[in-house]
Amino acid sequence: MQLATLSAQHAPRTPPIARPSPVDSLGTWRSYEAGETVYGQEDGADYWYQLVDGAARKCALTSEGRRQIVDFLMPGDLFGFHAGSRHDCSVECITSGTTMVRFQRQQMELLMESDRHFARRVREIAFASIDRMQLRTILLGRSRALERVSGFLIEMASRAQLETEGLVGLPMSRYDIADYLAIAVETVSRSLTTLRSEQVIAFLDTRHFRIVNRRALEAQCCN
Amino acid sequence: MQLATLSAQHAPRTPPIARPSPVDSLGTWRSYEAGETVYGQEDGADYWYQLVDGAARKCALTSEGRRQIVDFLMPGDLFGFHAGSRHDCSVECITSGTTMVRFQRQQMELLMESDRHFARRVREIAFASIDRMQLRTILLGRSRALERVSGFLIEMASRAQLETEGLVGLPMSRYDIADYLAIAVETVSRSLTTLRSEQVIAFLDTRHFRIVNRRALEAQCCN
DNA sequence: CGAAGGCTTGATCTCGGTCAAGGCAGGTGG
DNA sequence: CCACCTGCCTTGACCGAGATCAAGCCTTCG
Repeated sequence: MQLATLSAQHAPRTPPIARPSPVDSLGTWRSYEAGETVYGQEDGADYWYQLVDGAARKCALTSEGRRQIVDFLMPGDLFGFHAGSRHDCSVECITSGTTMVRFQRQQMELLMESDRHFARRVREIAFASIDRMQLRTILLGRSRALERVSGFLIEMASRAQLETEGLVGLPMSRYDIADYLAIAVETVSRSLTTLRSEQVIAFLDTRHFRIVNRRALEAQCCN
Repeated sequence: MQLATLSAQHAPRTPPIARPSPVDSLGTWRSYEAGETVYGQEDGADYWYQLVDGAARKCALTSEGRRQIVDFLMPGDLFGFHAGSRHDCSVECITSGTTMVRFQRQQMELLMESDRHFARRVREIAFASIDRMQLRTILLGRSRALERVSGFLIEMASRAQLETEGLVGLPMSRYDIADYLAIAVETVSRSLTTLRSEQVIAFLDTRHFRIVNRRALEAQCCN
């Protein structure tokens, strides 16, 4: 299975790292257990990764143990690239069987120097990443918990590889969502309950929901 | 005055866009009044900009008039590049006499294709930008107002072109700071008062401060 | 001189954090 | 098979940090 092909299937979000180019042979595949660490907060940034299947969280730990989830990583997402030589976040897998391809940073840099199509691809990924981070900043800027949760659901719905009939999966726990939105778990739970009781969303089970009234949901997150 | 030279003087933050290369001749210089708009939220992303002197804010407006400041732009900062064809934020100048150089996106893209040193430069800028946005996300993840304000002051101190003896200028108003940190103006003011009365910082006037007790400030923002 | 914008402080109210408890599903061991 | 545990989720009660409302001061500008 080729990386480029695979990436093109999912992931409207981050474009595939490369077309059927030399890249495919450069990556090392690996599968992880739930909770397993891909790299730590202070590790050297010597590799790039692309998440192929499953889900992961990119998180930063503060000195007193609070955890901030900076990003959720979904199939097709490329991550691990930095300006500096060290990571500033750790990455942990959420679902068991999460699969990654790992690329050597040096090889990537060589390839970017020699192959300008590849270089452009990486550039586009980086720009797309910046755009997403800006949206994230705006989401975190919302003061009301309900707005954040609504925005989060919309984001998940747009990123999700659509399952049957608008059903969106939430691979992460409520605790993960809380640390992503920087609010308490209880507040996440309460907000979801509110949205459900107002017929804005419907749950199949705790980890699968459908948007019933998109207009109302967008009105909640108010942009 | 050459762009590269100028950029190298300030701005540890975003590296200069190019060495004394063809780029210098590609840019168009322009100066703005305070409050003047560089581009609007839905404008086409047809140009890149580098802020040469002054300060600006990149902001997003929500439907009910709330404003979220996504980033403050300082001398040396490059902005306006996107994956898509439209901006998602507007940029407004803060200080009168703010000066920008504007580059045509198409020309930049051509240049990146033909000049791989330039391409690498842009890549580094993009990666650095991502790193900064991640730090920003972590800052916005802080729950306490005092933590956010402390983190903001540290960020400003590290970005500031150092004036005499550790004096840091705040070109933006308290309202701007509030919208950047997503808290109320009154809270910003109160937090600053607290920090000042605890001898953590000292103000020369409302727009200039010095860090008196860096250790305490870092303890406040707790990371 | 007055008006306007920016900044600070006080008073009140509210949203969400925190603490506490209980339900539910899955896994393990007797 | 059941008992038990653990992790995850939800709900309730209470309290406090910060939003909101209100007022006053200062500087700047016409």
